[in-house]
Amino acid sequence: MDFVQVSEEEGDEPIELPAEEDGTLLLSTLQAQFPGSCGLKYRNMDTKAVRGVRSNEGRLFPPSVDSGWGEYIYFCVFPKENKRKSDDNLENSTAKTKRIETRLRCTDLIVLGLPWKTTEDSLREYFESYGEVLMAQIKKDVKSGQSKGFGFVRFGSYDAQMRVLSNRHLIDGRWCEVKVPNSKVMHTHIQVYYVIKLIKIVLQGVGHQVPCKVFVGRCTEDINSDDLREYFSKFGEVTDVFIPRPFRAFSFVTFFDPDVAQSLCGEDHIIKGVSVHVSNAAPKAEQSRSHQGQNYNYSSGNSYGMHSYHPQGNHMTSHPGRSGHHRVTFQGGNFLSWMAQNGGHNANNNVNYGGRKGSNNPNNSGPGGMIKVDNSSCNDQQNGCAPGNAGWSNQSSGSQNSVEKSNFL
DNA sequence: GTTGAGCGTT
Repeated sequence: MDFVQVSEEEGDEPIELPAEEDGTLLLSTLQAQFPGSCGLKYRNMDTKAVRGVRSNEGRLFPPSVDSGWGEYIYFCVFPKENKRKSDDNLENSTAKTKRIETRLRCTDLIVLGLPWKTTEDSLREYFESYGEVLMAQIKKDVKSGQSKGFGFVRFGSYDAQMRVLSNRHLIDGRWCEVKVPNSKVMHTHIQVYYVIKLIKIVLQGVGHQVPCKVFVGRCTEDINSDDLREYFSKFGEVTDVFIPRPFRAFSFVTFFDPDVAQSLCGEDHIIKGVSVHVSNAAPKAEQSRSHQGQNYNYSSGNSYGMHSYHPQGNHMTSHPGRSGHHRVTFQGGNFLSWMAQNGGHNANNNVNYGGRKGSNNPNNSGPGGMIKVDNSSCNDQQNGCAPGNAGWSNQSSGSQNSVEKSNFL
């Protein structure tokens, strides 16, 4: 058997990884020792340049057909983080995973304590001294049109946003407060990445595909289906747009590629000067609480039922099924509310998502790798992690949802 | 016509 010498970084002590019979090295073999890695490179002796190793469908190929991996010491390639050149280029980015992983960018900011007389124009005018203002809006009473005394503003650069957040603001004669809105706290958090992963685990676990449809909130009547289609087409092919009538301030956009849909979830987008919010097209927790099981119709035309309803709230549990596999149950059906209730953390460590460093578990890699759900420490009733509860209602398939090694993205 | 802590959408 051929071994390949690999170190995490150039100059580090290498370890030997076994190659396959055909001479290739499995990416999974590499990732077992170097969680989060996505490829290999090596220093070419002649040119002194670093060369990349060919990679295809989970296999890494030796540089030479004849001499195989040779005596080179290879070092790992990890996904680049925060590679985006500037916040302003966000909308042009086509790298889906980058969109998910890089969340250090502008969000809508709430402006509290505005004078009643302040208009969207004067609000914009005030904040333009800090930088480009992409959106400025005042929340008003729908009937009277009177300002509610607060609004939202969105900047074009993260610098401007930071300056605004660290200053006091005298707007139209009144001291106002500018903050990141409550509902944004979670969305600015990197763990949205893992929420998406969890959604995928569950959906894949029951044999259904990841939803292609997203919910678009905060729409105005001015935004029609053509506007939505045109705007969202830059992220991927839009297969359907649905705007409920009569007007209800939201709509649904369906993409051909579910990954595109998921990559947009949690984001704010400005369409015709209006900040809309994209989120998972899941029904609200209250509406999904049914012993009959709830049908979730996604673009695939498939639907699945969830029951195992617990009146205490929405919880996720993980517990053993037959043949030693683990099953993930989400009680109540709304992941985002569950994450919100848990403050974005998994209280029981029953879902492990270690980074690429400091993880000793070969089944447990960081972003871009695999995620392991384990019930070994899952016995905390208070946090909703109760072993031995009923699981999915997917009785016909009888399948266990093995999520020990689930690949994503 | 008033007011002064909050938090935009299923």
